[in-house]
Amino acid sequence: MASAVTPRNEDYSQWYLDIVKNANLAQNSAVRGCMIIKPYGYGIWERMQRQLDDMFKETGHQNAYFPIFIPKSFLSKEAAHVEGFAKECAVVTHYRLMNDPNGEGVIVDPSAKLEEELIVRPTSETIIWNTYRDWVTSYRDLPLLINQWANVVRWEMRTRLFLRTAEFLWQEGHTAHATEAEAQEETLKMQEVYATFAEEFMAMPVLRGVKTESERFAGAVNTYTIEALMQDGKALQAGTSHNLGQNFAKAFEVKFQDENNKEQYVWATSWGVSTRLIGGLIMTHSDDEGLVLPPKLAPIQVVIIPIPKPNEELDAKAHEIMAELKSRGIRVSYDNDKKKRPGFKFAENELKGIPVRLGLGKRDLANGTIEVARRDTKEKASQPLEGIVDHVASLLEEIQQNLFQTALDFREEHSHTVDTMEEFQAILDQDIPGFIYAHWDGTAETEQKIKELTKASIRCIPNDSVGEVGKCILTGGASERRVVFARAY
RNA sequence: CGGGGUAUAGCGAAGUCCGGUUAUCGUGCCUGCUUUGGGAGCAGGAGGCCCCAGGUUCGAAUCCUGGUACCCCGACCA
Repeated sequence: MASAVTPRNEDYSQWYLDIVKNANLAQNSAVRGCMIIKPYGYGIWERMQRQLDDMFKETGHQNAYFPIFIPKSFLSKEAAHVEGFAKECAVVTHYRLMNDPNGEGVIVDPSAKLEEELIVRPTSETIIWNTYRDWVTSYRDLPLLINQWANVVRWEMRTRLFLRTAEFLWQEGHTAHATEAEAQEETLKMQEVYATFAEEFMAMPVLRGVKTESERFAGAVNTYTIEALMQDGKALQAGTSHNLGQNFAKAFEVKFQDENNKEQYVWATSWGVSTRLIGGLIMTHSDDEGLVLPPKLAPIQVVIIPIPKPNEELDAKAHEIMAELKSRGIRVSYDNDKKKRPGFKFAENELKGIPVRLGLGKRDLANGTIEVARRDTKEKASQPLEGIVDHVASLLEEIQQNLFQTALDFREEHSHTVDTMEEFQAILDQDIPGFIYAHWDGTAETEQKIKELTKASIRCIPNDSVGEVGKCILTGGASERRVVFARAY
């Protein structure tokens, strides 16, 4: 049933598709560019959601929900915003169907044309700021800290499961503040929440940085990003946090009276991560045997396999171990399928990325042992049943740590510092190019030119970058610090 | 939107150039028996609008015309 995946070094894109398909994460749908997230894939998303939601709550945010439809006129109120999204919007023009008078099937009822067409949200800034106008009148109403979990639609030309789809699931935070400084603080705070989530839960190291003007969110003053490096040496923008300044407040007339009875526009932020994170998770840890999941996000952390097949004795012991593991909060399942052989189950559970496998056979019952196999290193060892729960609990932590460390080492190995275009190109010509730290003269023209020449873009200007005077690799113009280039998803 | 390609069983393919019995193979699926500490073996079985519409022909998966969908490469993007 579970067929092997294409090796990574043979065809990385195909490997990715094989993982998504064979690990039962998602599939293409009847609707072009839209994906069906299958239960196992959705289980990972649910764990991400739960954790992020807790982190949002801890930082003072509340959830709310705004409509999927946005009046067309709203979108055009912020000039940069409409320019950024206009080319990829789905538009609702009618509200009724009718039977086709000269044939079978149904047609759009031409008499049911909407007076004002509705846009399917590509993001919700406009409808939210149109609402915030009514919610905010006094400095006492601020800050307004709202998040929503939703789907959005961006009509993409070329799609890839999880990484880029026409419809995707995400969360979008939208906050309003009394001062510029507060908005900036919020923007950075949420970038750090995302970075913490990526590193501690996804075990995916990220660079924290700010986008250049041309890579900025449409309508933002500044866009902060977390950038991860995938196994094929391409960068993935994994989350963004925007300081929107007063752009949307002005466009939607969102004003408040301050303590001095003076009327002011509010300061705004927005921030989001999406199901794209699942793509990042796959491309950070998985191998040629299949998916590799960090224990903190794995829907199932431990699987117990009876060897060679279930029987009363093995079932009883397995249930005893399961109960103990569960009482420690470990998510465990028992693979008691009688039709499949152990070897098949091993391969199948590896494909699904389950972090720890426990093999329990008659030999083990006799010896008071159990076979413990870890997914990340594929090591297996016989362990005494006595104290197995403690052993598994600490092994899960160790795996979580190891995945992060391995990914971090990989990123360090594939981060380069160069000073000339020749060196720059040489790095990009490698099989696994990675991040390139180089000087840039700060102009959009140079950035564009480099992108055209090399297909590498500026991923970010790292938050922690130290000032270092240098010369732009393309123009030789003055530069005050290195920026990070990479080919990107 | 430009350039190229593909469409046959759940999935992957052969057959199409050169029209001709009942459309073939692998895999998966169902049943039974034997197996079982790393993806089992044998036997039997089910499963098809050969993308859609029209045309040529005694006869079309195959030839012709028109459509649709999907994939790859560019431009655009979380």
